[in-house]
Amino acid sequence: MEASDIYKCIADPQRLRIINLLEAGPLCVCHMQEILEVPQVKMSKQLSSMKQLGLLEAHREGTWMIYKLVDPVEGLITANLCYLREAACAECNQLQRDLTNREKLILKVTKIENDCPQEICQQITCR
Amino acid sequence: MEASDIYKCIADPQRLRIINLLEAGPLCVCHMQEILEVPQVKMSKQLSSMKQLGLLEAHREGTWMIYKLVDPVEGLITANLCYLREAACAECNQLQRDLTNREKLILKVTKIENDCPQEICQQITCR
DNA sequence: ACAGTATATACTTTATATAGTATATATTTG
DNA sequence: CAAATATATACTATATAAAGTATATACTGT
Repeated sequence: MEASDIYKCIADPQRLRIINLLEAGPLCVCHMQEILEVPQVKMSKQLSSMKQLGLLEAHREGTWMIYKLVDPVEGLITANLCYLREAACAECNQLQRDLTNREKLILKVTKIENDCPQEICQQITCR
Repeated sequence: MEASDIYKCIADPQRLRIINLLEAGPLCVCHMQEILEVPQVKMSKQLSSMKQLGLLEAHREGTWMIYKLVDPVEGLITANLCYLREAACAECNQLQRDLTNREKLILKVTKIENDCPQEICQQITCR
């Protein structure tokens, strides 16, 4: 994977937000959809392009598809997330808010609905 | 300037190479053209887009236009260059080679031809 | 004023990426 | 096996970016 591929990927704010979320732990499509407030098609297509690029991997659990960053995470990704989470710009603030919303959502689906993949429910405190 | 603008910019290998060169010191268009081996139009258009974005600034010296990174350089740019210069990928190696070629070129135009803007000639050892 | 050099711009063509709508697939549950 | 849910894909439309060719501008030296 060349650096330019990674930059092309994170040059899209929505894709950057996805990576930011997944860096905190795996999530299924519908949850990312809810946090980022995007239509299902768009989410699915973005995830699939990032998977094809080799940044993400996915596995099925029932009807859910659970996505996560590949391990080990690309160093360039880590370095940039690390920088952006500290920085002050509209996009950077959004990344922080997304992480908060992620925790809220996991808490909600775990406690109230109880219909969430184990793998995801169990990482409430994760970060 | 948003992060995504910067990523869009450096997602193009050629533009990344330009930034890498300029981080070592100002250069005029023809010299970058020679180092990167690209047609004049392309170089000029890329520089102009980066200037418009607010990453570069330029001033005229005779018939030359001298470009440099704005001061202070965007932190995100610095962080990424720093990372890439250490990293191992085709693009990263190219960045190293470009810096070497930059020094060679400056040495050449300074010593032999003697038709190079002062500002540039005098930075042979710069880095 | 003219020729030469360095750089920029306008315009056209071509490629690439994004968005939207509809439909398909996979899995679970009754 | 039908209905419901979650996700993916095909196809089309639209926007954005890149590349190429020709021409323009700005400056220098004669």
